[in-house]
Amino acid sequence: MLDLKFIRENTTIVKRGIKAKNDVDNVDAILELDAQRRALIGEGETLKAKRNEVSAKVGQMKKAGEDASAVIEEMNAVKTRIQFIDEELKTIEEKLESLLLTVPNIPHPSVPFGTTPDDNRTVFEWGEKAKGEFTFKPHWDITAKLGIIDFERGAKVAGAGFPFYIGKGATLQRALINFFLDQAAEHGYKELQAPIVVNEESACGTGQIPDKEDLMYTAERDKLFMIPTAEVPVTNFHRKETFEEKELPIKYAGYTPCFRREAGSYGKDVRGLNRLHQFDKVELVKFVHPDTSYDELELLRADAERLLQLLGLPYRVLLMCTGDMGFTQTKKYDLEVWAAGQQRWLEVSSCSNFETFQARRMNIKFKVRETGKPEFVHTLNGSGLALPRVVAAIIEHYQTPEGKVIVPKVLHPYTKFTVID
RNA sequence: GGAGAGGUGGGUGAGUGGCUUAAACCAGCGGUUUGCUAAACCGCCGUACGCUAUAAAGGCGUACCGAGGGUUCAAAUCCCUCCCUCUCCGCCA
Repeated sequence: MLDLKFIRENTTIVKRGIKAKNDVDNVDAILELDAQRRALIGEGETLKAKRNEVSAKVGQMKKAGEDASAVIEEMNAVKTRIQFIDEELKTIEEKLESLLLTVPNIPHPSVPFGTTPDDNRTVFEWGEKAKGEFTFKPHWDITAKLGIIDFERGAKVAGAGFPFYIGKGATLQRALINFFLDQAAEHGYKELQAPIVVNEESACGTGQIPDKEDLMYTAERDKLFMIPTAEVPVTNFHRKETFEEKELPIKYAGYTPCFRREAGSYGKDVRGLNRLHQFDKVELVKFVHPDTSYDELELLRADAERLLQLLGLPYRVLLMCTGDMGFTQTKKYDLEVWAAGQQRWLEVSSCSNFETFQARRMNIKFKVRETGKPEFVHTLNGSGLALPRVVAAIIEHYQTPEGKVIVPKVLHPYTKFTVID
């Protein structure tokens, strides 16, 4: 969320940002409630100051053996008024809080203005799309023939979008996870194994609730949410904590399964591995100094890109426009890998800067070295990478005319085999 | 899941209704002394919000002793609910 004071003092900027993101503008209502709130605080605190003063006097009088009943009587009226004000204030602050949660993060000036995915800007392309003297098949044909992924049995056991990975298919998954984690460790990310369920406060901290509850599976009885991404537990790892400035930047890599309900999706978008309810992902998370967060975003993007380069998979990088980048980000890159069999781009990573938006909700700060005063950190995260679509791209890119799949060289130490057949 | 004991500032830890402005010590920061280090001594040493003021600072007030309610003129202190930690029991990969 944004700082109320910031909204108060930079109303124009905030309103412009909301418009650019195509979100609902509640700023006027917020400012109105803020004015009411401050008036009540003023009156309430004056009365409380009086109460404190008189109460001290009552203590002295009683000790001196004097009769304090007149003063106590007078304070009863004050007490009633204070109770009334506190209740009013509570109502207003609840309203204010829920409205503040509807204000999106303000896009960075370097982000192109736009309303649809067509307005996203392709900023980089790498690699050559696979070519050959045969027709490249989509991965679901190949995995079926090789028997390495079983969607039907997955549907029987859990539901659509919960596949089984079998034999070399399962090993390939494990190889990719280890490869991604090793690469992250090599570039300074500390590995974190996180809970795959979180409580309400954590889900709110990273912005999944309120508003996006439908994204997540819940464990109703224990009020837990299945995580849609490791971003949630890993970022909340440091909720309500204050770092020393010299500790920054702090970098984590976490592998977890991710669970997404994906309500309402259909068609070819969800075919095969393109969209699953459960999938594996290595997530990269950073806590950084505000001065460096946009440099750190570029580094994060490079860390994610390197993985695709090492795997030899052609990809492109999109800078998301204001309207297509989501509620909590100020700037976001998407990495899309080329799926040779489907002849389309598949998103495999999303690298974002949240500035103080998440840090404020979670109260994550650092102490400024010179002054010793706490300030909010900037948080960033990016997939490094999401597995299913990478698997899809590997299978489609490295398929042979006979329907086998050549394993990329960097994975050989992990798979211990070079061909899937 | 059951029984018991706990949760106080960065840390240790005192405080069972008003004399608390949360003691004391440690750590940290600044200073004095000193050839250096150390010691000693002195001072500072939380966060949020509101009002006020400014070039920057500051000043006044309110709240915060695990969280949320309640009792009271007045709550770290009494009552209720919840969370967490520790010990023991049960269950368990």
